[in-house]
Amino acid sequence: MVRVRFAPSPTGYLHIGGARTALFNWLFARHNRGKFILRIEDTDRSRSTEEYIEAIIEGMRWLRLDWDEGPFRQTDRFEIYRRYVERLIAEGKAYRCYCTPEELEERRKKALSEGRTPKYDGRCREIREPIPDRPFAIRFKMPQEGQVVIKDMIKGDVVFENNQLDDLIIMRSDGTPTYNFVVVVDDVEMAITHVIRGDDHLNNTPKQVHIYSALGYKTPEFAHLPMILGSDRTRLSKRHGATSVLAYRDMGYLPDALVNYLVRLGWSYGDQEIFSRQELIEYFSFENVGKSSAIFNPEKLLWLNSQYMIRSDERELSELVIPFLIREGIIHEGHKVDIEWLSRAIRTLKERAKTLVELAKMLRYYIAEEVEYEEKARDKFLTPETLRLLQELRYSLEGLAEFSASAIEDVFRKHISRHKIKLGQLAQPVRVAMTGGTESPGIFEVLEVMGKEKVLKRLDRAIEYIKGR
RNA sequence: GGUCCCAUCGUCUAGAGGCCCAGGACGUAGCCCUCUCAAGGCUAAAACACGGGUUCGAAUCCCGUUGGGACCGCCA
Repeated sequence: MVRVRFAPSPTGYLHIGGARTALFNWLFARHNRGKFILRIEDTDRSRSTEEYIEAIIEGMRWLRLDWDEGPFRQTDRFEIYRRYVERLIAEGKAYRCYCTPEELEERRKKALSEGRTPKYDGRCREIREPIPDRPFAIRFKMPQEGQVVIKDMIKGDVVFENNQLDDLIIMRSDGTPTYNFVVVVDDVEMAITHVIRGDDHLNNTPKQVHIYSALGYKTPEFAHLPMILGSDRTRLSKRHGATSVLAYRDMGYLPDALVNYLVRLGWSYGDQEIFSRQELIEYFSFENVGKSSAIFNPEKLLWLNSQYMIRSDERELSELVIPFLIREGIIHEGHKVDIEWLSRAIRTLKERAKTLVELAKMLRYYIAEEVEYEEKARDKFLTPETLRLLQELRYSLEGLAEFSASAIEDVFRKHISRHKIKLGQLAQPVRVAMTGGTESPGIFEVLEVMGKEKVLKRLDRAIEYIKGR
């Protein structure tokens, strides 16, 4: 049974890189009908916050990456770690270190300034009896001879020389355990079979492998995912723009589009670009995961989002766009929305809007009482020459029994052939009258969606405007 | 600096020794469609980092060089 976990530390929001790690874990679990576990790595109490824990969970929910066990919190499990630490001490595999952080820092600086690699010298290894009344940390005795081979599902075999590894601190002087240790204990306790994480952890892996052996457990399989980089090829971070997953939600992206984008960063399936969740689960495999890092490209994400908008059901989009309509001030909180009508409006717009934010903005002219004319559009199209045209059209439309796009089109066609003009010469002024601007869906559908009453009202207003020019 | 990882169009990638004077997608440019804007269709420019091997044959295997990245905490 495959058991994997996503183990974020709540020292920030769920970001793009973390989300992709979570996603690959989730896909691997679902593909293999295994379990996906969520574990919060909050052993650093000074930097972890409740707010971040909430935000990470919210991000996971939004992306619909559901987990089967957890969220577990390491701060609830300190007793467990203490037991393992004591065992290692009793077995002589760990020892008390009385060096102070200040001393350590000083030695590190000295090593660096002399061009040496900083490494703990192991001086406290030899202390036999505990020194009373002196604070101490616990260090793990790292083997200093031989090598470790990490068999990685993505990178292949990676070899490390043991003499490069330090005796790392597994428990701080305040009694709290550290990352490289708790990770191993938890992965053992939670029976994790595959550790899938960013390749920034690859250098930690040999240390962890030695902890597994010291504890007497078999190592899990490893898969180290290549990093996601910003446009300057450094690790993706705030200065590259939005990196929080929830920021993309707020910018009007669809979670499935983000998931699709993220999965294609490093994974491929022939030439296919767009995948349903079902396909993703079915096709996912580490065989098709690349080894090299990838640059986050917001333009491709935007394109994917527009593709997902086009393919989305209008009723679904209706529900999703409402918060954005409120945020744009187009409707008020608690406003009763006619979903049926909104869906029809969205049908005309969804292939034009790349995000829910854009969709909300485009809906303004359908929903608002009045439109505001864009200056250029108004000056160009609401001219005295069009006055008669608009007046005649207005009366023909008023007489229409069935206010449908095709009936409206018939009316337009009659008018343009009578006046021997091109459709654009009539459509553009009408478009400005209806939307205030020069860009919109097909004019007949716009009128149908808007409804006779609003159409007549807006034509009247345009006519009045021209008269008053 | 040390350790480790990586290297195909600007970007994401296909490529498992001959199917490749390298395919798809985003972006860019042009054309078509057209009531505007999109969407869609067609076309174009655009890459195997470099140098050595191995082989009848290398984008693919090996070595080196160069370049990029990550990590080197009583952070995770």
